[in-house]
Amino acid sequence: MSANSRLTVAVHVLTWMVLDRREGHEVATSERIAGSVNTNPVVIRRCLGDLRKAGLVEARRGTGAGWVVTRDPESITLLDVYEALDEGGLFGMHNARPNQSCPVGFGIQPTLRQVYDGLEDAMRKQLAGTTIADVLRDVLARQRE
Amino acid sequence: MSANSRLTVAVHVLTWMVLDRREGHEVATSERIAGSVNTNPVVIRRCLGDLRKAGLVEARRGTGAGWVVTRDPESITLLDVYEALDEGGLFGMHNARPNQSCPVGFGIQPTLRQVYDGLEDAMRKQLAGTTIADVLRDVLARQRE
DNA sequence: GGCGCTGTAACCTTGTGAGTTACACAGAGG
DNA sequence: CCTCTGTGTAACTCACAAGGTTACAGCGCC
Repeated sequence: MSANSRLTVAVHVLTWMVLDRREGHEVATSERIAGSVNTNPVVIRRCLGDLRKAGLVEARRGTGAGWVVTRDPESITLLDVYEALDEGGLFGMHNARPNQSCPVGFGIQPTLRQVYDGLEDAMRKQLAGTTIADVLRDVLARQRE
Repeated sequence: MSANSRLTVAVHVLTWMVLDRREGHEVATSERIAGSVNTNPVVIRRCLGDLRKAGLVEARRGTGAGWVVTRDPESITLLDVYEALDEGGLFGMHNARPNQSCPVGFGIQPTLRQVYDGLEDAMRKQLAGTTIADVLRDVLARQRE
């Protein structure tokens, strides 16, 4: 379970919902989504809960309940999705505080913080360049391969 | 244990070794390094083992044993360090294979693979822009703050 | 051979994601 | 007002990986 599949699942979910909507379904249920992702509906609901907090989807309750995407898929970037999940940063600092009486131990964390911030920035710019609509287009194009 | 501190530790180790060398010490022992990182010597040896496989450091044995950095710190980029650790990718795919009879389930993985490769690339370019010498310079500059 | 440190194996602990079960809650429709 | 469907969440288990620790064999200079 080393690598995080949460972004993968979230993008899968949104892409699926957009396609499902396009095929005429009013709402998507966590159970049907789970059928495509191949996992448990609760895992999907947890994911959708994060996306809802970020305003990307909405839940309807009562009869005919389910989920809808609230924004134009052209306007949802993978950065929006990434931020909705609030993952911890890519790289972490030391577990134990390094020796503060050693010059390196004292200065290394602020220095690396700066480096890691630059990395996150580069990654965000890259993520911002792809939208859910792009992903859906690409996914559908692969059907013919 | 969410975030990986392995890159942080590896950079700390190399930076410390360069400074230690500059202060006149022939070799560095895992125990002394562990004193700065504030962890167990075995953890440091494991880290140094990875760096050795990548040719960044060398171990000497017998009396006066220890470790030396084999390359000019100006020539060691953080990308070299990152690659020495061979981490898994930043984001993982689904744990269970998505439903292949669903268009999204079928096409999503190759699509995301391409997106994630782009991310890794951006991150690598960023990492390649900083050297151990840069880090040491920055670390020492922070002593006066 | 003694000594100091490397190089690893083996083990424990802990944090976390994923999967699962269970159930209270919402709300449309009869 | 009762039923039915699906949300929203808590609680639990399982698997895994990193970090920490102990232990010990190996190496090579003295």
